[in-house]
Amino acid sequence: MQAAERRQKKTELKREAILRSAAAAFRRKGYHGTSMEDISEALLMTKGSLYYYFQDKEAILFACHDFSLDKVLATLKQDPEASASQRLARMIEALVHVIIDELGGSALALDFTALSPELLARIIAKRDQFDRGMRAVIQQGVKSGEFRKVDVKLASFAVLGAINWISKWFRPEGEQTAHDIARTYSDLLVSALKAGELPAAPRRK
Amino acid sequence: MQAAERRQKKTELKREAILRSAAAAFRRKGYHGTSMEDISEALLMTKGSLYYYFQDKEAILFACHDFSLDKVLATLKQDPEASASQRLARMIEALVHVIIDELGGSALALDFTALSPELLARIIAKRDQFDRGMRAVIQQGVKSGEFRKVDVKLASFAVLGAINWISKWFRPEGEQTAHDIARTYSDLLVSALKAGELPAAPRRK
DNA sequence: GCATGGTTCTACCGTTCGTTCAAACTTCAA
DNA sequence: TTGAAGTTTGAACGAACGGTAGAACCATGC
Repeated sequence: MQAAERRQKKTELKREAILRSAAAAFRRKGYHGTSMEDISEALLMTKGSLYYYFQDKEAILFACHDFSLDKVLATLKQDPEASASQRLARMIEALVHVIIDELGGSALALDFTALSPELLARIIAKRDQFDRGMRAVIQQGVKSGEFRKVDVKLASFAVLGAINWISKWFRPEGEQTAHDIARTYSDLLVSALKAGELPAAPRRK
Repeated sequence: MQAAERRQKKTELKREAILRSAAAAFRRKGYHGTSMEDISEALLMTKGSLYYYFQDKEAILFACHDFSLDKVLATLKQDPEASASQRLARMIEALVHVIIDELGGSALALDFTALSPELLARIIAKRDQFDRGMRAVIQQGVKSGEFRKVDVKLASFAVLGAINWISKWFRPEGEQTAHDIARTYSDLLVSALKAGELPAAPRRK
C-alpha cells in the first residue's frame, strides 16, 4: 500500500504541474489561443499524455478556476472579530499573494466563457460566494461608520478589479515583490473606503 | 464627387460597425475564440465580406486597440492648470465613459498577445504613452503633497486595474449607469491617493 | 439600357487543433 | 524473471477555422 500512495501522490503532483503550465499559457495567450501541445511541451510531454490526467481541455480550464477559487475563498475565513478595515486589509493582502503565488497569477482573470453551462455554473457559484463575502466586509464597515457610504457593489468591483488586474502586468523579474504589492494595495484600497476628513464632497455640476 | 463622399462615409461607418461587433465578440469569447463568422453574422453579413474592409483578422484586432487607445489618450489632454486631484478625477471619469461607451466596453482589456510584433509594438507605444501621462498626474500630486507618498507605478496600476476591470462585469441592462460608475470610481480612487489625516500608518510587522 | 466600379456571396483550400487509440514502455510486487 | 498495472507515445481522424478567388449583385452616371 505504501507504493500505491506514492504513486497517487506522484500523479497528483503531475496534475498540478499541468495546471500551472496551463494557467500560465492561458494567461498569456487565452484559452482558445493555447493548444494542448503548448501545455504539454512546456512539461516535456506529448499532448496525448495530458488525456491520461484530464478528460479534455475544458476540464483543465475548469480545474484551474476551481483550484484558484478555493484559494481565494480561503481568504474569507479569517479574523473572528476584527474591524472592517483590518479584515479588508488582510483580505486584500491575502488575495494579492494568491494571485501572484498560486498558479502564477491566474485566478479570476481567465475566460470562463469557454466552459460549458454545467461547469460554468459551478464556477460562478463559487465566485458569487466570494463576492458576497467581500461585500459583507465592506457593508460592515459602512454600517459601523468606518467606511464612507459607498455603493457596496461598485466598491467591491473596484477593489477586486485593481487586484485582479495584477495578473496582467506582474512579472516575477520585476522590481516589486508580492509583499510590496500586497502592502501598497491594501493601504491604497482601504484608504479609498475609509471615512476621512474629506467630506463626502459636494461635487461640481 | 458628392456620391463618392457618401460612399466613403458609408464604408467608414461599416468599418466601425465591424469593429463594434468584433470588440463585443472578442470581449466575450477572446480573440482566438471568436471566428470571422461570429463577427460577420451579428451584422447579417458573410465572413467573406469582412475581407473587403480589413486585410485579415489581426487587422481587426489592431483597429480595435488603436481606436480605443486614441479615445483613451484623448483623456490626457485636459485641464491646463488644475490640481492633481482634479485632473485625476476628470481623467478617471473620462476613462470610465470611454470604457463603457466606446466599442461597448473593450479598450485595454483585450488580448494583444495575438498581434504580430510590428503591430504589437505600435499598440504598446500608445499604451506606454498613456501610462506615462497617468503617472505624471499622480507624480504631480505626490510632489505637491496633495497625494500620499506612494509608489507611483503601483498606484497607477491599481487605478487602471479598477477601471479596466469594468469591462468584465458591466452590463448595459444593469442598474448602474456609466455616469454613476464614473462618479463613484473617481471618488474612491482619488481618496485612495489623497493625503488624509490617517498617518502613513505604521504597519504591523 | 448599358457599362463601370464598388460590394457581397458561395465554394473551396490548407492548416491547425482537440481527441482517440492501440501499441510500447516503465515500474514494481510476487 | 515474469506479469500486471500504470504511464507515455505517435500516428491518425474529423471538425473548425482563416483566408482566397471568382462569380454575382447592385448602384450610379452616361
